[in-house]
Amino acid sequence: MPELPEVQTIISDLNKKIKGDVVIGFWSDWPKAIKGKKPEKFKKEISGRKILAINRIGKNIFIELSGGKILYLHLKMTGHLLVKPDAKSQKAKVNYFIEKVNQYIHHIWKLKSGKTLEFSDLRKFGKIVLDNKDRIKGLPEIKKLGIDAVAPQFTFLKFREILTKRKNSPIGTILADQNLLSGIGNIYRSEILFNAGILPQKKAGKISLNEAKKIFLSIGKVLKKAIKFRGTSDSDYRDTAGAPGNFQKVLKVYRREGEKCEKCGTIIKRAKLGQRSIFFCPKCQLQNE
DNA sequence: ACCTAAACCTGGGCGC
DNA sequence: TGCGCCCAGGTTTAGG
Repeated sequence: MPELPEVQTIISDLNKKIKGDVVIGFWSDWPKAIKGKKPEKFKKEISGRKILAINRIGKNIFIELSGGKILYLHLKMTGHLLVKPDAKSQKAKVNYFIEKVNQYIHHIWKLKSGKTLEFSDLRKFGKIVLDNKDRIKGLPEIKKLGIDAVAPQFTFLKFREILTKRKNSPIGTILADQNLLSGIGNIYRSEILFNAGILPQKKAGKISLNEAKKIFLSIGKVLKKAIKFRGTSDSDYRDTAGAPGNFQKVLKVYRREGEKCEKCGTIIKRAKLGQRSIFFCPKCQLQNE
């Protein structure tokens, strides 16, 4: 489900809502999602720990706990994190959660405040790992992650290095490769390349300095705007209160195949890049040099 | 080292 | 209504 803007929205909310709270219980009906330990052991190990901070790299969520532990979560395609108010409080009577997301809750953390953190996951691809901080940071999938796409350390120089390293790959593939650059997925790679005016199929080796500059600026522009809009709810993404984002209202190409390009009126096309769809305007994104 | 296809799951939508 | 097929925000793994 979520790409960088959605995950950023989620972790900002979590820092406001559950930072400082204490985990006092855990329930799951899909233990397969919990890596490396049985749910009973997981429950025992997490209980009593205070939530110190919530961070992310790309689409990976890290909930820092007391005692040097990290709860590492990945939402994959359909994961949602919801924070629900104390069941006994007045607020709980408000039915925020009439939606589908509520039917697929497979893991629940009970907190001392009475709130619950709930992991909804229709397709059950989500991942949950609890371990010592250094062991989480040492996981192969974490170690090999590329730099976060909105990190200040992601400079134009770094972007050019990535392009040089993958001369023969289409730019659309590079943008969504988590091991080169982390956070961008299928929605934003299409939107970024439309913003930059570059065809997704263009090979990195054929991209000029000026074009690279345009793509680099579009990465920051599109992702930051999407964060401001609290993500894209094209399908079923919801924030921790169950509310949709707003970026779907301003999508230019993603899932707009057959519709007219807002800029030039040309019909938007869909193609395959790897196993995934990519959307583009064949006129606005035609080589400009 | 690199690329591709399948696998992990469930559900929506479409054509027949 | 129902069946079969394609599609879906992501990653991992197996095979060539």
